[in-house]
Order: sequence, then C-alpha cells, then structure tokens
Amino acid sequence: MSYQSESLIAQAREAREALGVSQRVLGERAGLTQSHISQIESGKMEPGLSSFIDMTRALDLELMLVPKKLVPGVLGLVKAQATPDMHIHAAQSNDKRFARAERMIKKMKHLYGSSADLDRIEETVRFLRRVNLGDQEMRLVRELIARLERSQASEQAAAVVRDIAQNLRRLRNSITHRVSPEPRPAYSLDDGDDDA
Amino acid sequence: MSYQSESLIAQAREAREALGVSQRVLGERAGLTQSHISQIESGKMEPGLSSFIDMTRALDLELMLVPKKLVPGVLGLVKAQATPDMHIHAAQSNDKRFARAERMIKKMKHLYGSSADLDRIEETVRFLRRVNLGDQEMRLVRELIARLERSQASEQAAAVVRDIAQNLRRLRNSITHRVSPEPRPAYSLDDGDDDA
DNA sequence: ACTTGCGATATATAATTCTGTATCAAGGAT
DNA sequence: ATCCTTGATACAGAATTATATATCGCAAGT
Repeated sequence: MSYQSESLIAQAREAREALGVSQRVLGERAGLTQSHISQIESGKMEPGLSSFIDMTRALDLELMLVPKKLVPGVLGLVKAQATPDMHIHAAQSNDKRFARAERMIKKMKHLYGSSADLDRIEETVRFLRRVNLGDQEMRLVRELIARLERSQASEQAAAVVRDIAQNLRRLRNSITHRVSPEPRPAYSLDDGDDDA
Repeated sequence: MSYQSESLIAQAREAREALGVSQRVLGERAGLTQSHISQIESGKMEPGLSSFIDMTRALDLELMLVPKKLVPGVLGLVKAQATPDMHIHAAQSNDKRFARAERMIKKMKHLYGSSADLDRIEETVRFLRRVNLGDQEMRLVRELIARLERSQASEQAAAVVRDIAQNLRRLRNSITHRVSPEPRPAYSLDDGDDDA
C-alpha cells in the first residue's frame, strides 16, 4: 500500500473498531468479503475507489474532496463532533490495539531475533499503553504500529523498525514532558503482561 | 462506473477544468497517463484509491473521511472558500461544457435517431446555458450531462435518457420560478448555435 | 476443555486496472 | 488551410484487484 491511502484506510479501521463492528459484519453491510476487508485494512491490497466508498459508507462516513488549505478546518469540525461514547469504544479498541501490537512485537522478536530497536519499541509501547493519549497522539501510535506490521514483508525492515523506534521514543518524551504519566483505570491494568 | 464514485470524479474533473489544467499536464503532475485520466474522468474505468488520490492531490485537493452528518457543514466550509477567479474559470469551462453537451446530443440524435426526450434535453440544455446557474444547480447539470454521456453504452439508455430529461426539466422549472432568465454577458452569447 | 467469533492468510480464478504508445476528431489560433 | 492542443479511444500486456471459499491461531466466554 502506498502512503497516499494509508491514512484514510487507518481512519476507516479506527472507525470500524470504534463502532464495535467486525470485519464480517462490515462486509455484509458493504457488500464486500471479510478477507477483502482484512487485506485492505492491513495494507496488503490497494482498494478500488468504489470498494473503499462502499466500506466507509457502511460506517456512516463519506469521502469528500476538500481544498488542501481547508483540511485543518475540516479536521477541527470533525474533531469537535466526536461523541463521548465513541471515545469509550475507541479507548477499548485502543487497548486491544496495544495488546495486539505487543503480541506482534513478541512474534517479530521470536521470528527475526531480538534487536535493540525491537526491544525499545516493545518497552515504549508498553509505556504508552498505560498513558492517556490524546487523539492526535493515538493516531500517530496507530500509524506507527501499522507501519511496523507492514514492515515485516518489507526489504528495508531494519530501517523502518529504526524509524518507528525513534518516532515512538520522541512521542514518549513529549508526553513525559507534558504531564507525569497517570495510570489507566484499574479495569484495564489487568490486560496483558505489565509486570515490568 | 458506479454511482458511489461518480460525484467525486465529477468534482475532480471540475477542479481540473476550473484550474485550466489539461489531462496531459495533470498526468505529469500526478504520475498517471493522459489516457488513464481520460478513462477515469469519463467513467470508463474505476480508479484505484491511490490513483485517485494522486490525481486529486495534484489539484491541491485532499480526500477526507467525514462523518455523514457533518457533510453539509463541510460543504458549507468548502463553498465559502471558493475564490472569484475560480468562478470565472469555472464559468468558462461551464460554457465549454454546455457546448460539448449540445454537440453530444446532436451526435446522439444522429446516431440513434431523434426522440421526444432527446429533443427536450437539447432544448433544456440550450436554455440552461444562457441562465446564470448557482453552484448546486451547475453541479446537478454536470452530473446529468455526464450520465447522459455514459448512457450511450448502457442497456437502459432509453430509461436513463428519460430520467435525465425529467431532471433537467425540473431544474428548469425551479429556475423559471426563482427568477426570470437573464442573458449571459455578451462575450459568451457568440458561442455555439443559439439561433433557435 | 470446548465453543464461538475474530482478523489474517491461502488458493484459484475471473475481472479489472494501469502503463505505454498511438491515433483520431474537434476546436482554437495563426 | 495549416498547425497545435485537447479529450477520447484503441490495443497489448503486465500487474493487481475482487470474489468465493476455506483454514488457521488467537482470544474470550462458558
């Protein structure tokens, strides 16, 4: 998948997860197969414009063409509209996202051997999971995790892993300077291994 | 082309024409071939999401996912931003659009024989060309013309032509009741045949 | 332990996109 | 009349999407 579309695709996935809709259910609504949706969301395939529109309309989202200089304004409009219950769902799927990322990193270490970068990524992901992240921060994290996932089949995996590690650390540092980390609600502390 | 994407594609074409950019020039900017762009714009092909993003970014437009209920608000934002010189360009390409539509309708009558619907479409298009149309009205006209163009290769051509004729007449009636028609500036009266 | 649902992946196949290149009719400028 | 540019169309071939179906490892619930 090219960089052009991956942000839109990531947003579509976030919206689906935020709505608590599975790929199978979305497929039924959109007239697409679950495997098709999985390949689109995971970056294994570039969808056609119509397929993507089908997907996103089934999530009550509309693709719009916006003049580039109006993009920040539109983003502001969209952000102001996000509902609280959507945040709750989003937080839940965020935690699942972190859990899956930790599992994926373990698997990568197992398959390709450990490395300083992977260790750093693993530790930073564990830290970020406990911190309350803003939407922008969470979006960045998700994009980095998605890139890590796709890097496995990439030739420049090492370089990409390095870049992801640096970005995650930069984010962590900015958070550390913004506010001291506050633990998540107790019900989410039980998730995953966080003994360290 | 499916109905899902045709509105977006029509908007991209309008933007390109409004900017006075040819398909060849756009192709160079976007990394696509002129024939590819022509097939996309004319509805002969469903583009991939990335190809479409390439196209539209080269026109300083960004594809955004917007919650359905925010679409009117975003449309309002976009409309408020349109610059006067863009309107002038748009008016110019509108007139060219009308001219092309009139030629196409003549060709259709020649190829498939005349019909009451085609006659009505031809006459209504000639009328609408002289009237100052609002953006929404002009958008509707363009979509209808595009549908007419595509209907030629369609099995339900007659039904589509009928539907287009009715829509154009409905638009004309709403305009007639809104304001008495005012002729266009003299410099555009010379275009095309409007003796009838 | 078992069941269910999840997302990811595999396979085969048909359909379509995408690219490169060429050509054409039409319109505008000279 | 000629030249140039335009958008549309054609063709061949490579690459990719899209569909159908199945299967898998994993997580959660019972």
